[in-house]
Amino acid sequence: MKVNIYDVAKAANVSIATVSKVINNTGRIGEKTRQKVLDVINELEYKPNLIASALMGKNTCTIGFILPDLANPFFSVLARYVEDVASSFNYNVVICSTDYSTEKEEMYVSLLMQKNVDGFILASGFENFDTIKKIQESNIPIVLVARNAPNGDDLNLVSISDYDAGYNATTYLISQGHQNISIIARDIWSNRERFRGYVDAMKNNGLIPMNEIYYAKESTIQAGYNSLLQIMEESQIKPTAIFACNDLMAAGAIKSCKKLGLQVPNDISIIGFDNTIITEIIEPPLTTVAQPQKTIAVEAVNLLMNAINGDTEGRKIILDTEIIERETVKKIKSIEK
Amino acid sequence: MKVNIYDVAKAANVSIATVSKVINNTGRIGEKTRQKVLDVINELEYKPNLIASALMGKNTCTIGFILPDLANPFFSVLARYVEDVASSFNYNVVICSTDYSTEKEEMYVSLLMQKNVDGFILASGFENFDTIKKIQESNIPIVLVARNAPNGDDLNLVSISDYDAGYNATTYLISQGHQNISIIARDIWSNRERFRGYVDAMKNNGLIPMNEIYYAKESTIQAGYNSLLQIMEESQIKPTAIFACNDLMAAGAIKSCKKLGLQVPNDISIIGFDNTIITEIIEPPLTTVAQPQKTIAVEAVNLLMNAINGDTEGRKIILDTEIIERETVKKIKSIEK
DNA sequence: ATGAAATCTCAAATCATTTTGTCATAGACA
DNA sequence: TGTCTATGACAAAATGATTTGAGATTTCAT
Repeated sequence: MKVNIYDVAKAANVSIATVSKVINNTGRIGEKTRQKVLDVINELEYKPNLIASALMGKNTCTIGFILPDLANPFFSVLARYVEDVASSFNYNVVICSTDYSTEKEEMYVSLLMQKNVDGFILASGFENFDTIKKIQESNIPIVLVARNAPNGDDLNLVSISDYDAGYNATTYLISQGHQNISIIARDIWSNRERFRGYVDAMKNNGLIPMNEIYYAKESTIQAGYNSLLQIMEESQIKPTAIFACNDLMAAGAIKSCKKLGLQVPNDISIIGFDNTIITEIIEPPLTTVAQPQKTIAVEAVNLLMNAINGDTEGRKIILDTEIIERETVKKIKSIEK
Repeated sequence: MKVNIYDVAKAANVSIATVSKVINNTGRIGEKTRQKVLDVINELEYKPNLIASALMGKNTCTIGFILPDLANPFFSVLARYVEDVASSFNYNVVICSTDYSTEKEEMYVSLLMQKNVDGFILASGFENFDTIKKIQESNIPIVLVARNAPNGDDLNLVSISDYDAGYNATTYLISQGHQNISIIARDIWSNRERFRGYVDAMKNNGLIPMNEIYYAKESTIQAGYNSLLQIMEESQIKPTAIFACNDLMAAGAIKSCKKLGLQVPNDISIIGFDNTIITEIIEPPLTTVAQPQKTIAVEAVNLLMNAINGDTEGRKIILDTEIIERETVKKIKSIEK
């Protein structure tokens, strides 16, 4: 049925070793045999079986991309970029959504390791570091994305500084005259860091952080909606500005503002995070903290390819974020000290 | 380094054949040896190399999902569902975005075939049917999604009836009193069908289709934006309603309405397609034609799994769409006949 | 105790490739 | 003409699993 290297060898009157060599451009091959083999390959439309080739220790030309949720616009466009860059290296990417579940992380990693993927891009939480360790022990290259390395490990990493981004977003709100600022965050690494930045920015400006709670249970519109409701209910002093740790939650917050009869940005300002497509669609257009998604993808895949090709040095690339001013944050005069 | 079946066999004092049997639960194995082998497997943390196993003709437990654009919310959530269902069968999915390019389609399919994927879910255009034929010739199962089969082929298929959906959407607008209805579509299969439905619905109601042009060059917000501008510029009689063939384009159309000073739905009504997250976020909330994404994913993967397990019959599953009424379509009294 | 039958285990072949060390051929030179 | 050296091609081993037919062991009845 399917033509294999033996068929080619037979048709070209050479041995399979010779065929293998012309395919891989290795060793010494006479020009005439080389040409003959190539002709036969074309004629028979021979395509090497990559499974067999992988079994011999060659690359599978497949990487695993483990992320929290492909349905989240931030990750889906990131995935698209990753896919494009990987494809330019002739690589495929298998995408796995974990919902931040450590069990799923473990299970997907384990399965992909059995399938001999050449490397991993990890954008999920991986609070259980054992899973990462297991990959490292097998000497499979890793690039961490949108997450920081816990220790001074030799891990590759491409990320923003979530702490700085949180600090800057908060400082920005303060610079617009806001003093009562609340945060909608979730108990995951990136949000914790942004939260830290928020707290420090508040304190450094002589303000007290309004909450210390991770209101959001998920990174969804619904979670943002609920969180804002809860904040408004629980707070003695009502916030004039909300820092939502992603655009989805910001959208939810805006929704519940509407429900509460609060006008954005006149009654309450909101800043999001990620600069997803949502920001352009929502009304009013959402001010947000932009991550350089394309650059993240490019750097991550490049790092991974280098690692796959033997570069063992762990590199950390920290990229800058940028506040994109749209229409959900209003400059106010502070009313009370 | 890595422990293989020989290591297990040696440690358990049995042959590799025995080990293989206990792993796969085939043949007859004595309970005592069986237990001993299992113990050793646990102790050594042995995981079978799926590459080797695939080389022997076993499944790779990987499917290829070829779609137009992972960054498009419709496809990213579809992909997420597909991934989840596939994962419940212990399958991974490698996702490939084609941008409707037949070259990319061909290239991805070819590459994945070399990697022995067990099956394909095809949601891209595949205007060049040769690519699909090539897969069929290799007896690799296929499920077509969001696309119809051209001939009475024995292909598996899960889809909506785009013609009916287009017909119904248009009829709905007409039922709301609209007579001057324009369509924003793109020259791809699904949109052509919806366009056909639009044309027939207009004619059957004694109305004349306002345009016969595929205004949109892409399925993006920008394309929707441009299309509406163009429609308004070119039309003698201005439409009171727009049927946009996806939510993204509908969002773009709404955007340009705002720019033109047109109020939605008071000055102009808009209906979208897909019922993506966009519909909830945009202001006003978008009336749209909903596709049962989750069901599509479930049925598609199930069909594929059946096919992988030997069911050769080509089944066609056509699912119903539903018009979700939100706030972008206004009931009007027809002013002129 | 012996034979047949049932149960279990194993050696060897197979899958499609890569790779290494060996061998054959051709050309160059004496 | 005979020897030496490149050059290029090949045979065989290896990768890590599955599978089959044959052989070994146990069980049971006679």
